[in-house]
Amino acid sequence: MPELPEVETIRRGLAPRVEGRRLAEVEVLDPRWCLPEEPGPVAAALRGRRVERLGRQGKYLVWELEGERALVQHLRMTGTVLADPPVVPAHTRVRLELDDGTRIVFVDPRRFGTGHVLDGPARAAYLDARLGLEPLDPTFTAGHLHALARISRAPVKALLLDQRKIAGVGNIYADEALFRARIHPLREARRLTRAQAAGLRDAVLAALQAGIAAGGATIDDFRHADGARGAFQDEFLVHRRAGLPCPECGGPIRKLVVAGRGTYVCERCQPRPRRRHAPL
DNA sequence: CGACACTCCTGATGGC
DNA sequence: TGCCATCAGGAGTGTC
Repeated sequence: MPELPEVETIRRGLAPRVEGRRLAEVEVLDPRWCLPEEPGPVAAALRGRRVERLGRQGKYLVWELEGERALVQHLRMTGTVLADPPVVPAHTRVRLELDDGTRIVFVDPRRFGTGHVLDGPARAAYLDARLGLEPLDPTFTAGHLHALARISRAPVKALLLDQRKIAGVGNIYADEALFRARIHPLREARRLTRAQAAGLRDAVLAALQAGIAAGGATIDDFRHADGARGAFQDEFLVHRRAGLPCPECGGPIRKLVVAGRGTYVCERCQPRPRRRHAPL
């Protein structure tokens, strides 16, 4: 499932191939992709435009086109973007052809991925309404994270997964960051100390940077733009490692459900929060 | 406003 | 071996 490091990996692989090129042909094969807009008008709005920059915000891939127009794309669970695949893959939802003949496809078996054409300030308005702190920006400080945590009664994992608070962290990197910070995912966010918030900030950044350095995590569908697999799944410390020994203490990694997500934890390294005393 | 349940979707998985 | 029920989960929506 593409999270920030996976989307960033796609962006880095794709940017040199698309920036400065024109979208010579655009075909939207799955109407669900661009709902509530129709495939025809969406393709027409993209066709002929030059790609000025391929950007990323949170988990969104942002195609900045000439004329203040942007394609804001989200890959959700199973989306991938491939450049010049040897064959048109199954589950291809959109096809692009660039003015140098490069063929780009958006592939998405589960069809959760989306793409929206937004002009001018509508792009920033769309993203600002959905995305909070960008973890790779200098604005992602311990102080800002602590301020967010203090006003939330939710489990800290739910805070990390809330894109309107922190943009780009998904289920994999939330588990990895909480383990690195030695914080239990069920801990109430507002009960984090300042030092824990600082440690968590560093751990989120470290987990994301490790993911980017490894080219993202390929569990099933994710691929680089050239079709290569990521390697970060081989470096998971706890995620999807239930029953295996904790890399730190050797204790058993357990699987829980937190915020409705499969959640992996070493409860020796990440002590379960004490139940607060019931009121008398 | 926050927290939670429900929904979308389809390949993978497990039970019998 | 085949069939079916269940599961996975990011984000939008609806409800309290």
